[in-house]
Amino acid sequence: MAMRKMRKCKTTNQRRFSDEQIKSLESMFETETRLEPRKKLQLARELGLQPRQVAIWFQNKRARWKSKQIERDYTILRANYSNLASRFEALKKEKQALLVQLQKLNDIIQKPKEQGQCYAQMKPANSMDSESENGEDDVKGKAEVKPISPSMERSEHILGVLSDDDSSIKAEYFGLEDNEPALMNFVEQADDSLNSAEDWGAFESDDLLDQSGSGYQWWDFWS
DNA sequence: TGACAGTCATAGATTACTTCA
DNA sequence: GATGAAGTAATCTATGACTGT
Repeated sequence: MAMRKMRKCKTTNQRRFSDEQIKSLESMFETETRLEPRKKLQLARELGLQPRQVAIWFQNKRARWKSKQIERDYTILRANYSNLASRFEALKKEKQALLVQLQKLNDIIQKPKEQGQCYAQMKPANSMDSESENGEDDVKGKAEVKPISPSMERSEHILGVLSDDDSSIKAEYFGLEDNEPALMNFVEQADDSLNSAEDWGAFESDDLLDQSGSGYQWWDFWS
């Protein structure tokens, strides 16, 4: 340790390089971060420094530049991450809203069906003049769902007058061929898939964060 | 032999606190 | 007692140099 201090004392009188020396070293570093031995000798001669001092200066410069670069990269990554996280939250909220709408539609589809079965037991099937007694439920059903798109307005129109005999209309609307179980399966599957935490997790990791196809991994950024 | 990571030693700048007129 | 200038110790930052790999 004492040796070390002695050696340092020798160079203490010119501890810091002059502005002119720094300027030259900096401009050289901008063009090339590693000096060839010949250039090192030449630069040292020009600046009145030992070649060893020039080498050490470049070494320190590289190391400190690198750590600053890492800090910059980290800042960028952090910003990207927070941007992604806020997009994720927004999508999550959108998904919840869609689920609520889906559930309401599902209820509306179920309701006329149950009522139709009830009528079948109590009245002849051709009875359409039941609005005075049961129209209220239909109106109620309508009022619960706010149309959010042309297609939903259409559903409101159709569902308001649906009965068990309206399968042709249903088929037209849903593009199905007289196949209610399939329709309900569709609705339930969609619901389940969106409600499942596992599936959502899969969506998160696979679709949002993984830029699949490119083969690029986030940690590649550092190399 | 040269590059690198890690570290030390020190100068200079900044900050916090104290003293005194 | 309140206030501003001067002094000083503590802390931080930048940088040249060294060591071990």
